[in-house]
Amino acid sequence: MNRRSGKDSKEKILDAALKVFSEYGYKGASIRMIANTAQISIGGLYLYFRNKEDLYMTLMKKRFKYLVDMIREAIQDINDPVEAITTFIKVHLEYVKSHKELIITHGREHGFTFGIEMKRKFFEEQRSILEHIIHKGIDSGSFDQCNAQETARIIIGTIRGFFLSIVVDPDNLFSPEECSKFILSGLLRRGQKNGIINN
Amino acid sequence: MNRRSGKDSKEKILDAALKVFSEYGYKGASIRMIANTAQISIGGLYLYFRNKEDLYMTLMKKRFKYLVDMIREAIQDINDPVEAITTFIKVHLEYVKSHKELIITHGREHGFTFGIEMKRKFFEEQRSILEHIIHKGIDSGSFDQCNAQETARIIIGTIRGFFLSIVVDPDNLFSPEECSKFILSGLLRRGQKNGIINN
Amino acid sequence: MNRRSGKDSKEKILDAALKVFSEYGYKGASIRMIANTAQISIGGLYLYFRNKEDLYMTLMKKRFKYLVDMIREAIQDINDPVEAITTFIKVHLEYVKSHKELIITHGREHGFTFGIEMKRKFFEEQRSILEHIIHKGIDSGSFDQCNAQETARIIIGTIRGFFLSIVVDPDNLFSPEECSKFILSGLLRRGQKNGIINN
Amino acid sequence: MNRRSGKDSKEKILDAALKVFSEYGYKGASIRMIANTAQISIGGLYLYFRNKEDLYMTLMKKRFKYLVDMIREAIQDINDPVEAITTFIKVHLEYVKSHKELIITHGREHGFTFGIEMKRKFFEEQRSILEHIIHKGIDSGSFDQCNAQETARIIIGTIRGFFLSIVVDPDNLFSPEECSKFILSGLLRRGQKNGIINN
DNA sequence: TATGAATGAGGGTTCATTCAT
DNA sequence: CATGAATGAACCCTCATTCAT
Repeated sequence: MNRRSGKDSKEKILDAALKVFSEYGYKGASIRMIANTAQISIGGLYLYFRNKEDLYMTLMKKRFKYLVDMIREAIQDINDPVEAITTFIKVHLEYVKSHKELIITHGREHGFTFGIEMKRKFFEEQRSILEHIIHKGIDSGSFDQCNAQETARIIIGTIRGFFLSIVVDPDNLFSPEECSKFILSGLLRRGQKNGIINN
Repeated sequence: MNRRSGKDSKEKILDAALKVFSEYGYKGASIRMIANTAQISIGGLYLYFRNKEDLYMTLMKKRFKYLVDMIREAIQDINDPVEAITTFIKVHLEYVKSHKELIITHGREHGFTFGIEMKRKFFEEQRSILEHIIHKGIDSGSFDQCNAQETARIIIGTIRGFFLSIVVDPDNLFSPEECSKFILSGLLRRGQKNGIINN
Repeated sequence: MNRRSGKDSKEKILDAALKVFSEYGYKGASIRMIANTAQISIGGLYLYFRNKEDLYMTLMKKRFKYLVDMIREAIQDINDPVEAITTFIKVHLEYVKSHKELIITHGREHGFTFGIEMKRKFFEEQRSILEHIIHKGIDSGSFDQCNAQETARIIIGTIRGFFLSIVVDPDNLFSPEECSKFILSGLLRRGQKNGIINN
Repeated sequence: MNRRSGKDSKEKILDAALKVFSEYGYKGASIRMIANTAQISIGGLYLYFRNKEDLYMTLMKKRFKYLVDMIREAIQDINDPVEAITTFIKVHLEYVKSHKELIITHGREHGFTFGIEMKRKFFEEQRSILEHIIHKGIDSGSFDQCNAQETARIIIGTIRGFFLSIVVDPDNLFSPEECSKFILSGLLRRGQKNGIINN
């Protein structure tokens, strides 16, 4: 019997779950696989999670929270909105590069209703952070006047396109820098654009 | 016993498969569900497809071909590159709206190795069509000088972002028109886009 | 693949289920055991029964119906109420002797709520048959005036005692004849009793 | 850590086991439930009982002994055999009413071989007490001459019928008084029972 | 061609039991 | 004495696939 603290076991299981769910999707991943990967027994896994869905939800919540925290922390001391947006994008892209697919996994399966509330909350937070930056950019004169909400949606959509490209067609990825530039080109005031686009 | 010609049965099965796979994903869909939907026996289904994977692959191939054909047909008589791009985008978005997640389903599950060759072929074709338009746009002077390949990748990425947004967060979708405008704003020559990007 | 008609398989499974449930109780019996006993695969069993509970319920319904039918048939041409009661008791005791425990199994497990409706229906039918006989006996003057309902309950209770004794303590069984005599001694009019009790 | 003397813990576990086994049956009760109910850890429970079966057996032994002791105590000072029988029945019925189905649980499950020796011993004691009363009744002239052993079996059978009725069909119970009367009607001498049975 | 009964590996989950602490 | 994390066999059930008809 391999003794660990409860915290350690839970952590190990979540790590394993991340790996296995990422590789095989929700339905494709089996509890046995996750338990094996976590080097714990099947029964042991159920000490920490009520069932497969609970494990998955806990994992997603944790990943979402981690990403949101990372974003908040990364931009908290940045005053320049251009830099803030760039950072916002960079953190997302870096995150998705290291955890490839989990976010996307979450979109499909279960006929779309699985964990919808949690997702909604995450997206709202993500969008609200972004809108806040855009408003600041408009107020400070860095960005053109625009509908902040619609703009936030487009930016997030573009980031999602990068996500999906990584998952689906990683051989034909455009660079993160290009992605940032592309997004900023629609935001910056005419005067400022030259410096960014024509680097 | 409902006799049909071989062609009819195969067609019916593929239609059913499209419906069921779209709704439940690859793992979530069962052969029984598909057979029932197609009003054929389980054994009957296996007369036309070696196994589940074969059915899925055949379906995807067909759908990809359908989309590519639709695109080719839609733009074949269009000479204006701007209109061609707009159409290219519109066809994609319309397609994804009616078949929501097949594309994404295809990205996930099976550890990403499932049907990779077929996918690669589709993306290549998709990109080559787009690059062709862009080249024509540059040659005709409608578009700025740019790396057509990289640009095509970005555009497809943006379309993918729209795809993913539909699936994952349909309550916060930006409009297709905005999507087109957003994409075109990076392509059009200064004069044509109200000086938004003046590099 | 061992081909049988659907009817045969279902019958075979029910026979096996009777055996296994009787021997191990509801919880103690496993689907595997039943499938093995029925010489069918596990999946095969599920072609005929939605789940374990369905199998159990179907079995119980069938056994109850079988017993009620047997009783009705056995007494339908009997006009003498004394003989009818004796037959009623005899059929019950013979039934329980050949199918020992199923009836009792049904009493426990699941916190008492399992299949309660079906049981109630059976008991009601059983009691109503008995009350009918008693009424006829009173009307014809064979039995003493008595509360037919209460008397039916007592008689059924006594039969149940025999049931339980078979299951729980088969080494110390009283004879079925004694059981009949015991029951009848409370029903017969004084004048008739001597012949029965002092044989 | 709730320290208790060894005696206390064992007692508490047995109390919990009685409750849980009564409610869910042997298979339906889990060690965890019992441990929780007893407010002891699972490991703690295993300090006092080798395994589930041991716990169950110990419990049954205890309950059987408790019932036998109760009966002995209740009738020890009673000289009138009629009253003794009435008390014998009353104590049984009261006991079964508060511990509903433990007795029956014990009959079912494990293919009837579970704890057979213990059961035999209990039934023998139960019967011997009853036979003793009957013999005294016959000797004192209160009861008719009869086969005391067979009569004891029938009486116990009738009590069992009451037991089973409580468990299986509590809505249609005959009254305990009726039960006593019914049993006594077969025992009492002509003169005492209003001439109901005049053999 | 077409059927659908049959198979059995594998899915998620439970639970009696052990043992390091 | 006491704890509870850990184990793994066994549970019920599903489903891709086969094959006698």
